[in-house]
Amino acid sequence: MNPLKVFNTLTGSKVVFEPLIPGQVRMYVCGVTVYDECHLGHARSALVFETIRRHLEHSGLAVTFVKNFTDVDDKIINRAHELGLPWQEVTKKYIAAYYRDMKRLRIEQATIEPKATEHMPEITGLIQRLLDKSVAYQIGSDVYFQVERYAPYGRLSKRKLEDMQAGARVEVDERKRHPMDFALWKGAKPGEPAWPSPWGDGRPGWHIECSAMSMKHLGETFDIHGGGADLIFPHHENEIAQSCAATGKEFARYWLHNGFVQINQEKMSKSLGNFFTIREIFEKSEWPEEITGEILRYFLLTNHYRSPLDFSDQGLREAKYALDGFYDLFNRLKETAKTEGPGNEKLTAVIEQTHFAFEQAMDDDFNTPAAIAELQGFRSEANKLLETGLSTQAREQARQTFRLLGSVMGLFQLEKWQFNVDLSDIGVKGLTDADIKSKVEKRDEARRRKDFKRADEIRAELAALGIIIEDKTDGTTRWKR
RNA sequence: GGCGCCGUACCCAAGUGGCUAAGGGAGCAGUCUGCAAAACUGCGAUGCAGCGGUUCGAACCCGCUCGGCGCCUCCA
Repeated sequence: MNPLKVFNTLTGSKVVFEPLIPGQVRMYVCGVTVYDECHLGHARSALVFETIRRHLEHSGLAVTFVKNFTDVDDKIINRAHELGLPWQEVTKKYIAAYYRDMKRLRIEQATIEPKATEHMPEITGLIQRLLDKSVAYQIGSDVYFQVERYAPYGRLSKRKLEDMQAGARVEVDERKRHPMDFALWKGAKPGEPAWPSPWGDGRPGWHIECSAMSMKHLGETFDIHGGGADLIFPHHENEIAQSCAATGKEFARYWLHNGFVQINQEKMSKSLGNFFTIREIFEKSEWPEEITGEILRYFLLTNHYRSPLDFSDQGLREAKYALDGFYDLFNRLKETAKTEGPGNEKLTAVIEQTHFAFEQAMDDDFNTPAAIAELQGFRSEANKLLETGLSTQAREQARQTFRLLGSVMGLFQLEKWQFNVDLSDIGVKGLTDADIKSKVEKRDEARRRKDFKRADEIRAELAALGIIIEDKTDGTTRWKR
């Protein structure tokens, strides 16, 4: 078996992955702050880490996957003001939106999906530990982490405290002992969400919740911590500082970060206004939900997770075409063979080879583009073998291989595919399968009579309804829509 | 100012020291077909932004230049 290698942001290099407890992986991923609709960048992050989890499981490891919701935060408070809603309604609304989007993308839930607001005792307990160790200090009802008390501060983002001071664009709170000190606890102003604490009513700072929740659900030292590349600093840097300072132990051992989704080479972000929400992509899609979900997954996974990915209509279209090719093959694999297949033996060898190369690609820092290339190679081989002849059983075996390897990326699980645009929503009446079958039979009959004019008329008629016809060599016809 | 990333054919995209630089899409030509479609076959970068250097050998390492981007502030 190949060793699994991952790119660890902490070391800045690809390293062999060895879980602390053999056979078990504990991973934590920073989820979303629930104050707005999720955009494609959130989808990418969720999909990437789901795929990582699936691959680990596919490799025989037992994975405990924790993904949090940040459900208390300044942005949520602001949003609640804007909408004139209680903040709890805002988080409720966007958690529901999140699950709706994840369902459309067929992204499975994590093992545990904790919320910050449900972990106040753990959060205040952790802050107290930091105060007890004198690495944090209190100013009024606020508590700050003192970065200078954690010597390795900056080891994840590879920067020095001195360098950051020089370029700090933030307005510095004069009461802080060091400009980079960050809030662990924020005293509440009237009307703000607040929980009791030894330092007064307030709410947690952004970073502490992830430390508290990951430690609670995974232990003080665990294997993988992930998130978007923009979380490296300050979020993850601060998580490391506060966690390691509190426990005196290593926190997460492997840090994995996904690259951004871009539009025209620029980061997709709220502030630039160049973002697409998952919701609007689905709503604007000309394909049914299942198909769109598959297209998006395929599109997102044809880039390596650490690289930036440029979103475009053309990219989606290409993903659709590529999937058309796969599902077209799957349809043909479903047809029964009349004869025994001379290609059966070869198929077994090709499957074995594909399996090996696929896993090798995934073991190399989750190289999904290379893994997909292997599947495309298999597709091409399967097409060739189909030409030489494959038994019904061998066809099913090939389909199962696509299903199995595809499952690592959540692809190829659909039983029905749509090749052509659905015209029913622009008023074109759809045909039932039986209608189509009868028309196809009429056409075949016309072809037998060599009445090609009539045959072509029927074909054109069906084409106008989005139905594609393919004549087989045995004189029968298959169709798809 | 500090730190870091990227630049591979018309497009997307692997490869990061050693056989002919994966794979897909598009294009062109052909096989098959009544015609199509699908599938298959062939063609397609003597070169990996540019220039130097290290090396027996570099897309891959080093330096410089050009172009693009990110983080340092909330951000997946």
